[in-house]
Amino acid sequence: MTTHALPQPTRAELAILRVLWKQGPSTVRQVHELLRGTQDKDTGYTTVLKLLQNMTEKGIVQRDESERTHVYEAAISETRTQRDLLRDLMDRAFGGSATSVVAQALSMKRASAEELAEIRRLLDAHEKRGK
Amino acid sequence: MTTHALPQPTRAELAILRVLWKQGPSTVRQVHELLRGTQDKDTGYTTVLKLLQNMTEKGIVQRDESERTHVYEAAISETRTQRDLLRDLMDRAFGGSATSVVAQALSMKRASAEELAEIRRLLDAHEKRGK
DNA sequence: GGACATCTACGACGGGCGTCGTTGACTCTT
DNA sequence: AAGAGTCAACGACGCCCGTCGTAGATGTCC
Repeated sequence: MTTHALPQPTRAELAILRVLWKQGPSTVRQVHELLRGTQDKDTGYTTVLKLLQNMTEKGIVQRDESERTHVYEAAISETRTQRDLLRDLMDRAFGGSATSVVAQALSMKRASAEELAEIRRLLDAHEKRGK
Repeated sequence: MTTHALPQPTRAELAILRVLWKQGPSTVRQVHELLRGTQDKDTGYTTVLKLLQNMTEKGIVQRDESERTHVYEAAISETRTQRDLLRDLMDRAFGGSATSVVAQALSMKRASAEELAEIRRLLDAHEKRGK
């Protein structure tokens, strides 16, 4: 198999990944500035650089160094990462029960009617596919 | 407000909490042994003790020291903890979208027909209540 | 009452994470 | 060509987490 066992992104790394997923390939400076816009926390430039270097080493981002100013790009998909993280939490806190997770997700949000309808649609689609 | 801002349990702490939630008030030894049954990881006795002491300090477990052998009990509810953890992950990885979380939860599990029915039931109940 | 087991308490450490200062290379402007 | 700005690289630090060794107190058994 040997599929993939890329290390889970840490909190700070995930924040950076979210920028890359949204903006596409970016320089350190771009990531740094966009991060400022998103986060309340103020992260230094060199911190972001270091994080991106670490992430490159781990293989969760890819770096283009053809130009002097390097360009970074996410090397793992958002969906896959979400799945891995949710799977992990589900196992650790919900005894592996997807039902419990959904229950909590519903109970927590002032889940808008729109959201509820969307979820129902998902459910239908999923059920049909399964059958 | 001032409700509560108890620190989030760490991974190892959460594993212990799960034992306490399931078994109710327990001694260190009991937790230690039950943990062995659940986990693949082999944790030393003093490690569990230390963890429980830390957790007591943080206020996420409560300790009865009336007897020589202390008895520990979870001080935060399972449901609340699940909610907090899921909320955190939802914000960090799903942009706060409950819908996305549900979508991932569904897509990941070979969600049994039984589970799907249960989820649908939850959805109905939730929708009715909201209306 | 001595030997042994059980339990809590204390302190230490190794690793990882997030943080940043500093340095040296490169580039641009004037 | 000098000075100012930008950038990647490196190393260090403080913190927290999980781990455990060891000590000391308390109980138990012959």
